[in-house]
Amino acid sequence: MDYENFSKQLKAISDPNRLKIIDLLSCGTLCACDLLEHFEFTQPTLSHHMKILQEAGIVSAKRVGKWQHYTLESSFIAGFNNNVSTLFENGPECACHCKK
Amino acid sequence: MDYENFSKQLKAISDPNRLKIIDLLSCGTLCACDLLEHFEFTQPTLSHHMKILQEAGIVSAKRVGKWQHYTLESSFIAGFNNNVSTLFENGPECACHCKK
DNA sequence: ATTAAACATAGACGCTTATCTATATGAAGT
DNA sequence: ACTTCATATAGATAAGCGTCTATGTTTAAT
Repeated sequence: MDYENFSKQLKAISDPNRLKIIDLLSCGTLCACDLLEHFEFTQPTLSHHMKILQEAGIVSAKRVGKWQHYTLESSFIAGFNNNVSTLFENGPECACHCKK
Repeated sequence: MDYENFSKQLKAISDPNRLKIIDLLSCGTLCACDLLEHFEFTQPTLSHHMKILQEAGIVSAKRVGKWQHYTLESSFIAGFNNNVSTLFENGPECACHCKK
């Protein structure tokens, strides 16, 4: 498995505020201003977090008028779950190259 | 869900070298010197990584003579998978508090 | 055309992290 | 006792991260 790539996905997720953003988006698409209401930090900070989530392929954005609509990428979730499985399980791709 | 706690677990995992360590341990218990053979960094660096994994409850250690035997904590894996599920799924604990 | 609202970018600051070298500890063999 | 092997700790350094304030950009309404 590609540790570098999986590491980037994990780092994008492993911030408490971004975890909450993902949790919020798991219910459906939201715009930035709706997201911001759930947090104590400033708008530029949200913008920064959303950029990180987008660059990691976790969230997609779409402008609708003045608003940015953010959506969880289902393809990311599938790939992520796949990586978690192969990481913890003693599969044929295991780094130790042992016979299972 | 406890974002702070899940964030700590994720941060402990989200380093490419620690991912590889976990992958290696998914095949079974290994000592530090066996682990070290798979990496380019120095022994103190491995020691540092193992400490982080232990403090996060991901790995347990047991001295056997001169060697430290490291084992993946199955309880961690169960809890981690649980957190991943509740994060991505629109469950009753979702941060948006919407009716499902 | 102006203004206001929603969002992005730039730059700065303090904190954390991954790595290294040097050294300490601890167990086992001679 | 001394040495050797396996591992841990201490301290330093450079890079990355999360947050802020200040400012820019874009869209829509008046």
